[in-house]
Amino acid sequence: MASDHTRSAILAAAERLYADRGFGDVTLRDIVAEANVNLAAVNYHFGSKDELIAELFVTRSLATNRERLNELKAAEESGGGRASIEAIMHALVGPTLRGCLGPDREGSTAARFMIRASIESVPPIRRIKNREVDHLRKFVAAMRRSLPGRDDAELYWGLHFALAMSHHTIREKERLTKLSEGQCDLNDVNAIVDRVVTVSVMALTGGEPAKKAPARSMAPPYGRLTRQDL
Amino acid sequence: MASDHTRSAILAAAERLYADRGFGDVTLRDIVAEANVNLAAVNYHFGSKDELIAELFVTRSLATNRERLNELKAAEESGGGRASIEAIMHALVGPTLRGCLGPDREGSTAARFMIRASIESVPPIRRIKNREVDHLRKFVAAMRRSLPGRDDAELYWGLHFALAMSHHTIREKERLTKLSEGQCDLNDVNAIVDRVVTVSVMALTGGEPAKKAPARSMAPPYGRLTRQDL
DNA sequence: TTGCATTTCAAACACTTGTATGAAACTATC
DNA sequence: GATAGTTTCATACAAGTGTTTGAAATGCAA
Repeated sequence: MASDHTRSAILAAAERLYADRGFGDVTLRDIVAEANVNLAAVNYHFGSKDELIAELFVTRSLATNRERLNELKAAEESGGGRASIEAIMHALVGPTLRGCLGPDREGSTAARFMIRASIESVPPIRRIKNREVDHLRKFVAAMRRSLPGRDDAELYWGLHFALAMSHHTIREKERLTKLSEGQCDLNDVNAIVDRVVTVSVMALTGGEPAKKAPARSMAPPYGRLTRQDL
Repeated sequence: MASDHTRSAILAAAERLYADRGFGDVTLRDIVAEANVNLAAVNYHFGSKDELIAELFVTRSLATNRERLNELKAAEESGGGRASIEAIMHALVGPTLRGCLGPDREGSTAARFMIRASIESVPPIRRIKNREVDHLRKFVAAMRRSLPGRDDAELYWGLHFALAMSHHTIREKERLTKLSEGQCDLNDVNAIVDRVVTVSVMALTGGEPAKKAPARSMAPPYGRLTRQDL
């Protein structure tokens, strides 16, 4: 087992390069050069390039999902088993938005990597994303408890739109800044979260003002993953 | 000039293959095999692979943008120079959604190609998308006329969210179907357009019901483009 | 130390990719 | 029908890719 030095060096270098230059532009040779390890080390430790990418993405996804569920759980507990729809939406979009737009993380490799993953959508990542359904179902369940009697389809649409606004903001933040000539402040993450939550709640309820809900978190270091982790 | 047979065969074959299998999976050799032309024909007629992709995307984009502006113009004229915000949003998201989700176009190559372009985001396409700002500004201008006195940033956010919901629905339609186990009907395009318009308008105005606005169109055939067309 | 498993390394492999070349085939004009 | 311009074609090129190999180095237990 040794010290895992090589393994972690590869992960760190790969995440940094992918974050900076995108998946299409970075080769294994770039990665091993950055990590100061041998080319064969990638295949030795990860099996293949795709599995390396998958591990990077799974690690970061798990962290986000964990944050989401923690925030959801906290909201449900403090609400006696039933969270407000605002709090649920906040738990859904908050972690992702904070992770990718947050000021403290502006230079964060993890954040920029996740943005890349969202923009470029390379095969191994797409495969993983397709397994995220189970995770989202937990939010649908919470929404059902929060808005009983509502048609399920409406809940799905609300969830879908919330993710739409959240992901599109991350993905197109540069373009929105350019289009608005800086008038849309992409640095005030809390304001963005509130905005997305407000619109999502309106989409679900047909138009009441939204409240607020707190939350915070940190990016975890890499650990070893078992396959099929997500 | 001859008959352009080879040129159009390449365009058609390329669009079909890209639509079916994505940009990452399709090589020039695949394309020329499908088109029954020689490998060198691509570089002869288009200069490079990227320029071929760009031409495909520009053609389809121009068509959509034209539809959007037509619908916007019609709405403004029938409103005496000032269209309702519902009509503006409808003009913005209607053509794209109809183009990519429409039932008559379900099997349409053009539609599937545009979905791919939205999902995979390959460099030549990204370059083109970055020039779309001018086009969107026309919608911002219309929105400003429709909602005078409103902060510009609010208008940009509203436009941004409208595009977010529209694009995300196209991009993730399979996932939404799967997540909702078919309860969200992705075949009823008009209902989807109305839904997106309604939420967009709520995002902009803070919650009034939305009206409707008509529109329709067809996919144009390919013509020769001058460079820098979009 | 000896022996065994893990890890590193340089080198090569096998393959695919987009692009370039130069001759051949074709087309239209005189 | 000869000529010039355009288009097609088979083929080769050059470069880059992820992956494999087998030996060398290293770490660890007895």
